[in-house]
Amino acid sequence: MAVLPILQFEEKIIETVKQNPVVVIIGETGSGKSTQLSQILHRNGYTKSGIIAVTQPRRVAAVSVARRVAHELGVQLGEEVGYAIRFEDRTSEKTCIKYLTDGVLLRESLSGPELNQYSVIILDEAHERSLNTDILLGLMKRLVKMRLSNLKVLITSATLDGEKVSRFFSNCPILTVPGKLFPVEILYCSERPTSYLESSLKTALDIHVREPEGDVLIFMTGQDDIEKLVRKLEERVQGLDEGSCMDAIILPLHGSLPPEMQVRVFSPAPPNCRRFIVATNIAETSLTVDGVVYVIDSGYVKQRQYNPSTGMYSLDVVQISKVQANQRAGRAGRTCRGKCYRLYPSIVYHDDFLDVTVPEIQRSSLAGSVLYLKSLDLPDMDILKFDFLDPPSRESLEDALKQLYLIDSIDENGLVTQIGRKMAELPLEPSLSRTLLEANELGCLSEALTVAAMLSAETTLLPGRSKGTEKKRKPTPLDLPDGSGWGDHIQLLQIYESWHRVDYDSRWCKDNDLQVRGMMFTKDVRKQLSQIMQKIAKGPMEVQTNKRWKDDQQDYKNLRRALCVGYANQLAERMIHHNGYRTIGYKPQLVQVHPSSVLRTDEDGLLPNYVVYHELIVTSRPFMRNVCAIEMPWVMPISKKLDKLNVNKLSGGFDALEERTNGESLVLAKKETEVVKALDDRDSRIQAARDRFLARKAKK
DNA sequence: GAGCACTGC
Repeated sequence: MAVLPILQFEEKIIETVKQNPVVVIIGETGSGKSTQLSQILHRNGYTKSGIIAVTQPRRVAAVSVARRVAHELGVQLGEEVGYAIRFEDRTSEKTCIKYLTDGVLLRESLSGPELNQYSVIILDEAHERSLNTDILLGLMKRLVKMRLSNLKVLITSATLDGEKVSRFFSNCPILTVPGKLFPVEILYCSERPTSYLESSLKTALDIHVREPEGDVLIFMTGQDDIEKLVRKLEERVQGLDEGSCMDAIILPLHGSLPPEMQVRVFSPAPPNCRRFIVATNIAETSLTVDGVVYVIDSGYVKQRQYNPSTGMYSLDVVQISKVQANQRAGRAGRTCRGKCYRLYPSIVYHDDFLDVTVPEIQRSSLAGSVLYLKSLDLPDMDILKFDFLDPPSRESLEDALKQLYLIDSIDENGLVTQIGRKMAELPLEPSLSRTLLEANELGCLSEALTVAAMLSAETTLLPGRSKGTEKKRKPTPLDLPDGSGWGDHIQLLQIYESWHRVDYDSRWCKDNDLQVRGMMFTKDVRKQLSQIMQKIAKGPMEVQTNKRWKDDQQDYKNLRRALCVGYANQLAERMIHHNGYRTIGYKPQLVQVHPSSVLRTDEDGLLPNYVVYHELIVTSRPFMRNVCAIEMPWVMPISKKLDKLNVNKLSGGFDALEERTNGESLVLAKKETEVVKALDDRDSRIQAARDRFLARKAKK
C-alpha cells in the first residue's frame, strides 16, 4: 500500500498537539486523516491516560473506519479498536481507540459532561457542520478550558473553513495535510443555462462522444429530475450511430431508491462501456462511486429549512457553497486526472456562492438541542449566549424556548423541570418525548412508544414512489380495526400492531407495501425507547405491544390526550365553515391537512374541530403532515399557558440584545430596559392576537 | 388532492 501523505507529518502533528490544547487539521480527501490521526496519537502515548475518541457524522463511516484501523493494527475489532453507534456498542475494557457518531458522543456527554474517559477527542469531518458537530464544537470550547491539563481536541476541516474554526478556538494552530487526489480540470459555462436539465443532457452526450473512457457523475437536485434525465439520456444514447462510441449504462442514485438499486453503482462498468450516474448530493459525501472521471455539477442542491417565525419547514432548491462545489469536483479525481463541468460561470462561483454551506444549526428547529444543552447544567448557562461557531438567530432560540415552555420541559424562568430532564434522556424530538411521559401517566405508554417509533422511521417505511401510481399508504391496506380515522398517528400504531400480530413477518411488510428495513428500524427504536422509559420513570409500566385490539379503547382517548400534551406547540383549530385550519400560537398560520392524511370527516363532511400535527411543511401550500384529532377541553389549559408566557425570562437571563454575524457582535440595544421595551412591543402584539382568538372562541 | 435532499440519538 502506498504511504499516506499524513504519515510524513507525524512529528509535526505530535509537536503541535503537545503544545496546544486544540489543533485544526485541514486534511484533504485521501490524506488518510480518518484512519491515521488516531494511530499517530496512539503510537505517541496518548492512549496511556485515556481513550482516543474519533467522531464521524455517519454510522457507516464510524464502522468502516474502525474496521480499517483494527485491521491495520492487527487487532480484533471491538478490543483495542472499537466503535459505538446507536443500537450497537462494539467496545470493551481494552478499547483505546473508539470511533463513534457525534450523536453518540453527545449522549455520553449527557451522563458525564467532562468526558473524563477520553484523553483525546477528534471531531472528524467538522466542515460538514452537522447540527451535532456544531453543538460539540461549542461544548469542546468549554471543555478544553476545564480540562486544560489532560484533554486534547483535534478538529478536521476543509480549506475554506479552517481559519474560522481556528479563530473560534483562540487562534489555535492549523496544520494542512495534502490529499492524494489527482488534478481535476474545472470547466465553466459562459452563462447560466435556462434549463440545467437540458444543459446536463447536452454536456453528458458531448463527453460520451468526445472524451476517452471513464464514468460520468451528474449532480441533480432530486428524484424527479433524476428520473427525467435518466429517461432522456437513454433515448439519446440509443439514437447515436452504432459503433460511433462505446456503450452506456445509465443509473439513478438517490436516497429513496431501495438499497439493492443503490448498490448497483458499486459494480464497475463492463469493458468498452461508460456509466452515467445521475445522483443527488448523496454522492457528494455519503456514497463514493469508483471509476468516475467526469463530473457534471448543476450548482444546486435541495435543502430543508426551518422558519422559526412561522414554525414551518420548506424544501428549497438552493445554490451550493464553494465547499460543496469543490467536494463535487473532487469526485472526478479519485482514480486518475479528471474533469469537472460546472454548469455556471466562474464569476457565479466566485461572487455568488457562499464559502461554506449554511450550517444545519441555522436551518433547523432547535427545541431538542436547547433542551439538551440546558439539561447539561453547565455553569452560567444562558442559552442565548452559548458560544456557537455560527450562532443561530435569536428568533430561532426563542422559538425553541417557547416550545419547551409549552410542553413543561422548562419553567417560566427557563430552568429545566423534572419532566424536561427525563425528556432529554430520550432520543426523540421534544414533542414525542413529552408525549411518552404523559402517556405513561395516562396508562397508554405501550401505544405511545409505538407511535413515537413509527414516526422516527416514517420516511423509511414506504418504498420509492413510482410516477404517481403509488399512494402514500393504501386507504385500507390492511385489516385495521375502526379508529384509524382519528388520525395518522393512530393508523401508524395499528400498522405496527398488525405486524406484531403476525410475529414481525417480513413477507407481511412486502404484501402491504412497507419497507422491511424501515419496520425493523421501528422495532429497534421502540425497544430502545422502552428501555429508557423503564430506567427514567419509576414504578411499574406496561411496554409490551398489544396482542389484540383493545375493544374498550376504540376512541384512543388517552393516547390522543397524551399527544395533545406533547404537541402543545403544534395544535390547530378548524375554520367554522370549511376544512381549513388555523394554528394555535403566537403567530397563527393558515394551513391545510395534507391530502395523504387518513383523518376522517364527519357526516357533514367536516374534519375535527381540533387537531395536533407532527409538522408543518410548505410545498405548493402550507400543509400539516401527520395529523390526529383531539378534543377542545384538552386545548384550554394550553391556551391559558400561552397567555402567561414571557419569553424574556426563558433563556436564563440576559444583558443585551445582540445579533452576531461571522462571529462579530452587533449590539442592538445596550441597556436591559431598552431590550425589555423592544420585546414588550412585540409581546403586546402577541397579546392582541390572543385576545382576538379568545373572543372568537367565546362567540362560538 | 399532493409529491420528499441527506443525516443522526
